[in-house]
Order: sequence, then structure tokens, then C-alpha cells
Amino acid sequence: MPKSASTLSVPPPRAKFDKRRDKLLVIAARCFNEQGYDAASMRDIAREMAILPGTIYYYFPSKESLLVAVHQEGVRRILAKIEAALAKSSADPWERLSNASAAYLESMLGVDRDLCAVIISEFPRRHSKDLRAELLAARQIVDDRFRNLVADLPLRRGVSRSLWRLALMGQLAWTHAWYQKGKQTPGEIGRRLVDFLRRDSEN
Amino acid sequence: MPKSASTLSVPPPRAKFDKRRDKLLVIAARCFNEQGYDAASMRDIAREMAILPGTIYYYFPSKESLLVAVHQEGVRRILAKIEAALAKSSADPWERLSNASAAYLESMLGVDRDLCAVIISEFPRRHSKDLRAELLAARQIVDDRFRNLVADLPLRRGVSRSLWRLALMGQLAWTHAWYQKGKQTPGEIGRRLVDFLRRDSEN
Amino acid sequence: MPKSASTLSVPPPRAKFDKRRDKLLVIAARCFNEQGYDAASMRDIAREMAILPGTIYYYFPSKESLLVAVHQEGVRRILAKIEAALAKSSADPWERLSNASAAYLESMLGVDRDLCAVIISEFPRRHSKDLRAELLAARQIVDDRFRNLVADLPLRRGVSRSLWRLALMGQLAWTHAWYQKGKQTPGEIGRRLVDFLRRDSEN
Amino acid sequence: MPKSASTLSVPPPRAKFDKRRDKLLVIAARCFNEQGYDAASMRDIAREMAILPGTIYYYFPSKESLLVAVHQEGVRRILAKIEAALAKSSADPWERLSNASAAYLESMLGVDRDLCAVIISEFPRRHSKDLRAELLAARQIVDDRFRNLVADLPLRRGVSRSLWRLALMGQLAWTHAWYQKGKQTPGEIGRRLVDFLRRDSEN
DNA sequence: CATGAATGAGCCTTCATTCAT
DNA sequence: CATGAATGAAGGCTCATTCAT
Repeated sequence: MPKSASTLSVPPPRAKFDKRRDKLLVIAARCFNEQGYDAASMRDIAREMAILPGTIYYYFPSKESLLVAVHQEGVRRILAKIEAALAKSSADPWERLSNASAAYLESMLGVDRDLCAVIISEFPRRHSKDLRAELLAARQIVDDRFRNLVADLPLRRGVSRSLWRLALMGQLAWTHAWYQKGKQTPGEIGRRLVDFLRRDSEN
Repeated sequence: MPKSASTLSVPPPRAKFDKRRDKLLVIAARCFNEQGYDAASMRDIAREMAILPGTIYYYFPSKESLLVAVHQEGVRRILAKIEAALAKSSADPWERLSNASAAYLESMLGVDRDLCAVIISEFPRRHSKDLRAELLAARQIVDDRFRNLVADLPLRRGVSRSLWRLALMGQLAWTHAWYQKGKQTPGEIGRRLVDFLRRDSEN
Repeated sequence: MPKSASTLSVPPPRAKFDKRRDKLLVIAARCFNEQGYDAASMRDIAREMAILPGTIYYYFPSKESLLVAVHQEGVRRILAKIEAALAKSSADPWERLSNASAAYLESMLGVDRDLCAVIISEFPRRHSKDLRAELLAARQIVDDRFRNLVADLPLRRGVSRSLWRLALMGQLAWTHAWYQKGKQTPGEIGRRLVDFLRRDSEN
Repeated sequence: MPKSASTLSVPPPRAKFDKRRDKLLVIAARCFNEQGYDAASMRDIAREMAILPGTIYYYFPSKESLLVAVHQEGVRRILAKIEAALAKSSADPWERLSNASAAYLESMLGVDRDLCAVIISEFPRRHSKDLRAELLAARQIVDDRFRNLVADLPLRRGVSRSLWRLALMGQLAWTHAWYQKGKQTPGEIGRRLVDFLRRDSEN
């Protein structure tokens, strides 16, 4: 086959690069989630990926940048799942919140567990200021999405929407500490947790 | 004063040892809380304590044992505060839970912040099996106390007490991620969070 | 020379790695021999090798593994020398033992002094069970070779071959404690020591 | 009892001191023998003695001085046993050497095993010059005793008495590497080893 | 006599990172 | 693209030793 022709049939440039980068991201997320960011070494990640440690630096300039990328990818996937759920929802604000919560936990406790869990198990206090800002910005996006959903709720006058939202987020996040695959699906748990906070707060 | 009586006022043996050990505990807790267990080095702790790194090992045989001791002391203080609050409470189960939650957050977000926060910010997944068992045992004690309080509540039939309790614990624990000294006191926050879950769930 | 033939002369893969690893082995052996295993620090070894301490771990995963490798290499060299000497020997069992003893001391007191001496100057009592097993296994190989040579000797009835062998091994090993380059060569010493035990024991 | 009288009945001054010092010596010897000089820590020794580490320094100014004292005591006991055996011996030089060798191994492999074994298992190469001198001086005393015994033997002309003696000493010392309590007593082994070297060498 | 407490140097090891090839 | 090799700092921890009490 002539060389010039092959360029037409190959996937777009950097496709291979992006594919390996994505795989690296997932593996790094798993390591971070299983061992903690500090305890997970670049060697661990490289070993799981079956490459040499130095090679990681071709895809990411530093360990911190890996962490940021994991956060961002986690947020991306959560948001995608939430938006997909909302797209199928009615206009009822409680149903919308319920669906969003279910989607959130499906990401967090399901297939994307590692990528998403890093978002809540990493307390960024210890990191450098720049890193901290990036991590918090990523989380902020999910927070904002829920803020909007809560804003639409017909809560009773006097109920602090901000505290109410934090209560819900706490319930959802904490599942990471106790959930084990069992009788209830992540989605069911998400709906029930919303229900706990629901009727009393209603107008 | 007769000499025989003095034995009552004499400080117990190893008083100096215990005092420094306690101080070390508090400082270690602060370091763990600020930087994370892995990122906090024994040298950091020693520097804050104004002693040489080796000296820590006179008080604790290892870094892990320090972590365990911090957990245990944190649990001890939380429980003491909760029990004190319950002693002043009426028999009303909702009031009792409300007071306990307030006490819990007063510990967690107040003076004992560092000691107590380690309990929830440390995800023991990455540690050795023995260490993990000890850390989880410490947490279990607080969990059990709340389990008892929830058992006394007149919840509506069909509400899972175990999920309900996890919802509350999640709300409380998550305050650690967002609380900053401000208009609401930790105690007030604790009561409000209980209220969010309250009336709808009642019988 | 045709290219196809060059595969024979090309250095095997990882040639550089192996070369430096071997050099490290020799230097470590010297340090162990001069200062004792415990007293010889990885820093010492690194300094002699003109590398940083951490670099050693690229070649050996631990200090203990270095010790094991030194033992194994020492045994390998001793055996090679002994077999070479036996290959040139007649069938006379006394001559064979004499040649083997000479070869043994030529290794132990000569060029391979450091590598080989570790074998007898390291009393493995203090090490972990696994390490001890590996060290003893290495020694066993040399022991077995001599056991075979002794089995062929026409010793008088009633002479315990096992004690007789230990007597010879003791004489040979102890040279490490007193030998200094001087008038007698290691080989001569080996032959004389065998002679001391020889004629009286004969059939 | 009046205080003044008690001074008459108590053991000579420093008797208690000496007794504890001796016990310390024995315990240190055991630790050195079991773990090696470097690996045996002052803390280990103190623990076995049921005192605090600092207290050792009341009896010995340093770890090295402990080693020297162990060596000296080991040599003292070996020599005492040898002299006692010689006192009961005839004038026959072979019998005298045989008895001395038996006595030597009875010390080395028997009750005084720890104290005496340190003498041969410690290769002083690694120590400071002064320490080395003291250790070698202690060994020299035993060496000299055997040198005298060998000088009296009617060896064949042409046999190097010095090499012959080193051969014997090697056989004896090496028992430390293989002896285990079993069918043969240390004394029997000593006599047999001398026999191995005997008749052929005779005039 | 003996202790409790501390010291400071040093140990083995691990790590994120770099860079010539 | 990826590797092999090295770096240098830092990690947890142990040690012989000291000294006021």
C-alpha cells in the first residue's frame, strides 16, 4: 500500500495518544481511589499500565496534573450522566432532583466509581494553592448544577436553600464511605435520600 | 499537711510523660488534618512540637500508632461531649438526637476539630489490615451511639432506620468539607440538619 | 562480516545493566567483607561505586538481596574454579581433593576474596528465616561438592567421613582468619592442609 | 541490728556491683552471639536484663567495652578449663593436646557457649584500631597456649608447626558453625579432631 | 544506683522526576 | 514514543549515648 494512502484511513491524528491517555487516567483514578493520592506512586500506576514510569510524563507533566485530570474527567462524566437523566425528566423539580441524585450516585458508586470518587475523597487542603484552586473549580461545577436544581424547588419559606443543598450533598457523598454492592442500587439510594429531605421541606 | 495525706495530691506516676504524650497527640492530629496522614511527616510533627524526630518514638512506637491514638482520643472526646449533652436532655427522642448531633458538630468543628476530623477525613482503605480494623473499631463506637438514638425515634413504618441514620451521618460528616466559622454555630447547624430529616419521617 | 552473523557478536540485551550490576556486586562484597554486613551501609557501597544511594535500588531491591546475590556469585565462582581444577585432575581421589582444596583457597584468598569470604564470615543466625534459607542453600552447594570428593576417598574403616569432611572444611575456612599474602600461596596451603589429614586416615 | 555491725557481715564492697556486672556480661554475650554485635542493640540487652538502657552505662562505658569484656571473660573461662584439664593430664604431649582441645570445645559449645563463641564469630576487621588490638590480644592468649602445646609435640621434621597449629585451630573453631547437641559430646569431638591430625604427623 | 527523657546522627528505602538515546 | 538509567531529597525509624534528677 502506498504510504500516502494510509493517512486517509488512519484515525484522526493523536487518536492513539488520546486513547492511551484516557486509559492512563482511569488507571490512575483507580490507584488514587484505592491507596490515596499520596500513597499511590507513579510506579504503581505505570506498573498497572504496563509501561515504564518515565513514560507517564509523555502524557502528563506531573503527578499533580494527573490528579487534576482525574478530577476533571470525573466531573465530566458525572455531569454527562446528570444531564442525560435530566433530559428524560419531566418539568417537576422534585423529580428532576431525584433523577439527578440517582445519576450522581450511579456515577459515584458504579462504573465510574474510581474517577468520580476521587472528587469527594480527596480533601484538597494539603495541596498547593494553584492545585487547590483547580480541584475546587472542578467540584464547583457539580455543586452549581445542584444549586440550580435546588433553586427550582418549592421549599417552605425559612428553609435555607444553601444549607439544604449541603445536607443533600453530604448524604450523597457519604455513600462513598459505606456503600457496598448489595440489594439497593445506587440509583434507588439516591432517590430515597432525596425523599428523606422532601416532604417536610415542601411548601 | 501530714505526709500521709500528700499521697493524694501527688501527681500520678508518669504524669509528665502523659502530658507530653497528650500534647503530641493534639499536634499530630493537627498535622494529619491539615496535610493528610501520608503527607504529614514525623519531622513536621516533631518541628511543631519543638523536639527532635527521634523523640516521638519515645511516646509512640510508630506513625501508625499515632494515627490510631488520634482516632481513639477523637472518639473519646466526641462521645464525652455527646453523653454530657444527653445527660441534660429530656426523654424526648427527637430532642435527644438533636442534642447529640449538636454536640457531635461542636466537637468536630470546634475546639477538638483536628482530633475529631481525622475520624471522618481518613479513609482507611489504604492501610494494613490490622490498622484498618483498629480505625474502623474506633468509628464504630460513635456509629453505635447514633444507632441507639435512631432506634428510639418514632419513624414512620417503611423508613429504613439504617439508611436514615447513614443519611444523617453523611450530613453531619460533610460539614467538615464546607464549614467555616461564620454566622451559624456548629451546634445550630447540627440541630437544623436533624430538623431537615425530621417531620416528614415521623409517625 | 555478513550482517546475519553479527547477531552472534552483538552484546546481549541489558548488557550495560548486567555489567554495572556485577560491578556493584563486587563492591558490595568488599564492603561486607571489610566491615561486616550490618556495619556496611548502602551509602558506603554507593560511595565506592560513585553513584547515589538510591541508584543501588535500580539494580537490587534491598540490602538483603545484595547479600544473597553476593553469596550466590561467590559460590558460583568457587565451584567454577573447583570444577576447572578437577577437569585437569587424574582419577586419584586424593589428588582430586587436593586440587579442589587448592582451588577453593585460591578463590577464597585470592582475586575473588571478597565475594567468597562472605560465604564463611557471615553467620546467618541473625537474619530472617527466608534469607537464612537462601544463604544456607548457597553454602550447601559447596559442601555437597566436597562431600562427594570425600566419599571417594579410601579412608580407614571407622573414620567418620562426615566429621572428617568438617575437619577439612574448618581448616580451609579458618585460613580466612589468618592468611596474609606471604611466602605460601593459597594453593600450596590448600594442598598442605589436605596432607595433614591424609596418610593416617588411609586404608 | 546496729548499723555499724552490718558492715562486717555484708559481702566485700562492690560485691553486688560485680554480680550484676557479670550477669550483664553473660546476657550481652548471648545477644552478641544470637544476633551479631551490630544487630544486638543496647536496648535488647537492657530488656533481657530487665533494666533501662541508660543503666548499662553504669557498668560499662560503651558498647565496645562490653564486647571487650565479653571477649576477656570468654578467654578467661576457656583458659581456666584448659588449665584444669592439663593439671589432670600426664606428661604425654599428645594426651595434653587432646585434653586441651576437649576442654576448649567444652567451653565453646557447652555452658559458656555464648561468651566463648563471640571470640571466634567476631571478625574484628571492622572495628576501630584500639578495639581491634584489644580483641586480638584476648585471642592471642588462647593461641599462645596452644602454640606451647604444639611446640612439645614430636612432629616429623618438615612439618610446619605454625601451619599445623592453624589447621587444628580451624577445625576446632569451625565446630561453632555446625555443632548441634547430639550423639557426640564436645569433648569427644575435640579428641577426634586431634586424632585426625595425629599419627601421620608423628615422628 | 537507676531512671526518664531526650539527642542527633545515621540507617534502609521510596519517590517524583529528568534526559540522553 | 518509549526506555533505561540516574538523581537528590525526603521518608519512617533505630541507635548508642547523655544527663538532670
